[in-house]
Amino acid sequence: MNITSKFMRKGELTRAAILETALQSASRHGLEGLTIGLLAEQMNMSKSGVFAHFGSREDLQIAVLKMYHQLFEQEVFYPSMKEQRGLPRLRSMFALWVKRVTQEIASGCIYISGATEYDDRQGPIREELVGMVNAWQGALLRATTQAQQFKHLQIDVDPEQIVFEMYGLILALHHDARFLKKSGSVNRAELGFERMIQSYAPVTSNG
Amino acid sequence: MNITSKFMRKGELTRAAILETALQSASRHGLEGLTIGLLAEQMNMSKSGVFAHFGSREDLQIAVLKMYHQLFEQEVFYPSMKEQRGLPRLRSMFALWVKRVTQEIASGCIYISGATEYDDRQGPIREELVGMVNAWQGALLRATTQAQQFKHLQIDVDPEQIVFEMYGLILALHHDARFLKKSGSVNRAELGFERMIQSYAPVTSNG
DNA sequence: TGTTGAATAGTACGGTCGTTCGATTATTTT
DNA sequence: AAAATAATCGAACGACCGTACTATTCAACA
Repeated sequence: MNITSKFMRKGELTRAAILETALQSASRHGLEGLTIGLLAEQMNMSKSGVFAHFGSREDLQIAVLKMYHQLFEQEVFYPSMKEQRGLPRLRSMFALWVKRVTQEIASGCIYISGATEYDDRQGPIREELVGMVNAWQGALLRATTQAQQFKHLQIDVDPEQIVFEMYGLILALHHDARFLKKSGSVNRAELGFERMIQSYAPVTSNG
Repeated sequence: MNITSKFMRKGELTRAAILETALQSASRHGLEGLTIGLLAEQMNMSKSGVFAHFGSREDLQIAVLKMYHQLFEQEVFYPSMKEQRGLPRLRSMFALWVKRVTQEIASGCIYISGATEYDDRQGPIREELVGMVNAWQGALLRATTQAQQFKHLQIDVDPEQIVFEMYGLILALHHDARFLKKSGSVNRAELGFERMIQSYAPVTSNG
């Protein structure tokens, strides 16, 4: 992802640099753990210097969130859309998702940490976050429905059930790997997905 | 759970009352969102008055955590232990767990929010939390292994895989119900469990 | 190159945090 | 009831927070 370019004005350039650092910080400590003072320290800038690039801390947090979303789309969503509709696409979505979360074991997934940070709070950040997660679950739902239409999966299963279980596997992966520092979680997520797909596969007459 | 008794000295009595309020607060805002000032306000006490009952904020947080653990054991673990070993016990563990998390949709589960709060932080709170979650997963693992020994589940399946998927269902329930405010999540968790049990059920010859 | 506007620094403010300490009030014990 | 002890308060401290202002330095453009 190209964020910067030499044709940018200086301000936009440092703004982009700040955002990148902010993204790392928010991944590690959560969006609520994102602090302008700490950010300024990491950027070798004054607090007010950092602050000036964003109207408020909330705007900074939302900017980080949008950047994270863009990255997620580029790494997981768009590549999967190149796969053919149905189960292949759904498989790709899950595989790339697992791949991304695996990379995030050391840093943390903002969607997941944000879900517990903003489950009770209200405001623009929560709305943004909920919108993004809903968009992703919606994409998973469409892919699942298509897989059913192509008879890759049983037609009489609630597609939301399948999305629910997929999400659960990812959450368990994040939990066991990042919090409990357990090894083998990636394999378990992939295995769980395969078993789920298999148990929702349409029954064939020729065994 | 009887926390107080009229034979306690006054100090222990208010300490217990503070802890109960602290538990509610920590459930809603996370252990890191637990604040002595807010707690004092809710208790109609001075900050220092509240503080005096605990050596430090960290000790307060750990006390809350231990109280939460005790409650969890009493509502989920112990009742399940009265069920017969094997699948019945495992079923009960999951069912009561779901029941408890369902009650916590409005308030929040400290194990789950704590997992994202302390996945990177180190210190006594993290250790306490990890220990408790590991203890619960260990109990699930034992129950699963017994279910395999009794031939209620396939013997050649990694029992940790089953625990992993159970945990995923609970995490998805918490996520979708509490964060996304989705209805029907409880049913999906239960349905997912049943499907999982069925897909891990031993193959019978008189199918 | 000089001028203009953007970018950054510096300082200060009010707020909340956990914590300390001495004074004061309540409770328990003698 | 008096003495001893426990419980609570009130004020203050230093640290950090987001934010608002003004001053200064730098980059962009004529």
